[in-house]
Amino acid sequence: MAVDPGTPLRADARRNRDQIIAAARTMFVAQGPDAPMEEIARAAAVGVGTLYRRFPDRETLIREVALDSFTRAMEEARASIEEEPTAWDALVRFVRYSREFRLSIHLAMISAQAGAVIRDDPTTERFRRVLLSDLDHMVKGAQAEGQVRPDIGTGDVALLFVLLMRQLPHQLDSIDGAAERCMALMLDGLRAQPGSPLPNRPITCEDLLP
Amino acid sequence: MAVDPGTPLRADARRNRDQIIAAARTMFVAQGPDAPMEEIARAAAVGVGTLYRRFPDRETLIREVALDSFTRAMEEARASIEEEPTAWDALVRFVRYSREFRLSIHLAMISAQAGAVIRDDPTTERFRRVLLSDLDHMVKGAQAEGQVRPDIGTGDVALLFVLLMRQLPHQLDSIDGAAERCMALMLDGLRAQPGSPLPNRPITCEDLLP
Amino acid sequence: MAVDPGTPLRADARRNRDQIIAAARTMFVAQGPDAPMEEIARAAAVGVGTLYRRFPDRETLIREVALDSFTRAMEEARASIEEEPTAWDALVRFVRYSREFRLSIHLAMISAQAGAVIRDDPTTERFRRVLLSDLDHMVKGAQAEGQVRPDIGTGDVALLFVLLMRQLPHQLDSIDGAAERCMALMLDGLRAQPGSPLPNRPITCEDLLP
Amino acid sequence: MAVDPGTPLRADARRNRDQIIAAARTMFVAQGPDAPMEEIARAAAVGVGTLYRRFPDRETLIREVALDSFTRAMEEARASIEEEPTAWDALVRFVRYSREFRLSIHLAMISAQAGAVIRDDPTTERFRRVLLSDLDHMVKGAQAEGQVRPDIGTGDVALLFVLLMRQLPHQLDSIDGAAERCMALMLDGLRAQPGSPLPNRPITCEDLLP
DNA sequence: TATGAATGAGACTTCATTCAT
DNA sequence: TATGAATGAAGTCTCATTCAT
Repeated sequence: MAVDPGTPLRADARRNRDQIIAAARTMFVAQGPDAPMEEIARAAAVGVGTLYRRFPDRETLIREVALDSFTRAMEEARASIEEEPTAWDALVRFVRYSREFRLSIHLAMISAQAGAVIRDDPTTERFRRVLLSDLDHMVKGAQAEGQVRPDIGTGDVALLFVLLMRQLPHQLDSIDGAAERCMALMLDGLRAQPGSPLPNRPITCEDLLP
Repeated sequence: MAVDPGTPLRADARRNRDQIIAAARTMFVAQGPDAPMEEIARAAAVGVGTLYRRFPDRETLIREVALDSFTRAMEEARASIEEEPTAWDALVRFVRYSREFRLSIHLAMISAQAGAVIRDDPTTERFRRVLLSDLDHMVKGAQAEGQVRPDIGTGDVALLFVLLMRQLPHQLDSIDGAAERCMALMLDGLRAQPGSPLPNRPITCEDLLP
Repeated sequence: MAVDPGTPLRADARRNRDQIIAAARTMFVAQGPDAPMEEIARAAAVGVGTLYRRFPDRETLIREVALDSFTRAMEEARASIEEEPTAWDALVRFVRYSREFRLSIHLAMISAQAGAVIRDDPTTERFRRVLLSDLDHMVKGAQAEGQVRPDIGTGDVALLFVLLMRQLPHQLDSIDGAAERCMALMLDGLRAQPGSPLPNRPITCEDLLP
Repeated sequence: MAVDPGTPLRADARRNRDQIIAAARTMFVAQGPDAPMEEIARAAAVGVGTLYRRFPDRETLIREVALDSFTRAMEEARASIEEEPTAWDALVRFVRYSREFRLSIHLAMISAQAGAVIRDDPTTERFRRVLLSDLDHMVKGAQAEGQVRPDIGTGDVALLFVLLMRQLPHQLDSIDGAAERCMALMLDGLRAQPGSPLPNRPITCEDLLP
């Protein structure tokens, strides 16, 4: 948290904080992690000062946005696992959700620049582990169900994931259903049995958690 | 071109120009299209003044870098078509080449920011058409060969392409063969016969050329 | 006074006020007259709001701190005159006291920045006069006693005073007894009989009270 | 130096640099080490950009100003020693020069804030040593001549020095010859034979060079 | 023609002060 | 009344671009 997480925020401060996080996510998705702080403040309908009081610097803001997104993603991952009939269905639902919610920011944002900021935060790190573990559960489950080819690892899925999360150039993004088709094609790649031989060994969770 | 395209450049001027383009591509890939002009100049071992004499502003530089990359890509596409035994092989080779050459910059760079700059240039636009037409050739050919599923369009392939071109977060990019595996999985998605039903209609070349 | 000087403050308000003055003096000595209001508030263990309720702006706060210090100094001056056997002893005691109490703030603080603020306040002005008059008493007395050379004026002493009050660079201030030695050397300068001829005419109280 | 000291500056750049140093010294003396960079730039008749190109940040500027002053002081110290008939005369001349040249900045500026900046610079450190050694020469010489009392050390003189260098409150500084009288009184303190017993032991050069 | 110095607009951040709770 | 949140002006610094050498 930016300040003292112990004291619950005053109602209005809470509202501001949420608005800022939401505005920042939007700006980051649209303009990348260098989006002007002042514009973020304006989009959140607060003064710059307020933004800075809550998030002392850009890094903190990025971290908090990532944290927020991770939290939501974790919840959705859990819900997918619990509510869907098969692991494969859970995987598909989770992928779709992430795309819709533009989980992108914290994944895509792992762009050289913002990457270190996020990776160095212990809380985010913890969340990442939980998330990966849930994904692992889905992938292994779907492999057991025979829905996912055996020669891939959870890391491979995460990787495709990251690609899918990227903001598409506006021109392409505006084509109807483009993103959904990409997703479907990738999922078909994951199901291909037998697929073509893949180079190197499967990428696992461990590869992603140094 | 930045200055008079009619007059061929003197040898040293030519060398400067090439160094700048190369340095700019590298910087753009590494730091995005906002990389400081002065650093680009330094990387090219010229003064800022020289950089600006050749490319009056950032937009011009971006455009020229994109043009340069497109040109090379076009040549490689032609070569692939001519030298490979099947259309599918040509497609695979071209995808692989693009990835290696980080064709990314001008494709990925079509990121909100630099996008318009590139799209608005008539020469680049022309090159894009040629490139897409070559790609179309490969895809249709591969479909005729029975290597690519019939329910996809060239636009779908281009889209997967763009995703694949994106710079991966450093952490992931450093995993051995990660990019190759992604590419292979995507290609398997393209080959899946029968694949799962895809949403919406195929994305064609026309969808990408407004 | 900041608010209505007529109504005596409630006990807790009084305590707050004293804490703020004390905290402000400390901060001013340590950081200069630009010390952040919020830090002063924190050091006084009150909210900024409380600080501003009591002292509507920085100038007021500075004025009040100066006033407080002048008051104490005046009391000490009186006590010195009354309790010490000779005027010279009184002078020495007073100089020493001032130094210890870091009378500096309001004297040293008469630094370009905060100077005008203090000088423009009629109450402080009055206190200054009283203080100078007491000092005059001591100096003239000590001259009559033959302890202070005749060719100096009370203004000269005040001047040396101000110098002595300055906060020494930390490095020097931490040397054992450095300040005391300076004081002693200056006092010896005042006693030198015959001293070397001094340039210009003696500086008097009037010179300091325009 | 701020940039590469190896390459001599272009003539105009050199002029700018000198103007900036001079302007900065003046501003620092008048407003303290927090004087707005923009005002310094304006006073030097250059843009902020130029100021920052030459001195990447405030600390560097402070360091360079200090360095410049030390250099001049060292030269004057040498000249005093060589040209004056006695060590005492050299000492008096050097003290007077320093005052006039407002050697203050780097000495007085050793104000908590700017202090560390200066002390941490190895070149300045070296210059300080040379300067102190020259001062030591003068003091010891003047003691041998019987002009300075034996119970003081060079550090004591340096200390008085620092006090003397401080910017006096404007009101006092404008009194004719005030500074000169202070100086004379202090020098008389140094000459007092026998003076009053001084507390603690003499402060030496070593005390000032940790 | 090549260089790198100068400029100034704009982004980041801090804090004095006001105001809602 | 006390608190601390919000505001926005002011200062710091960076960099795209122009221009003198």
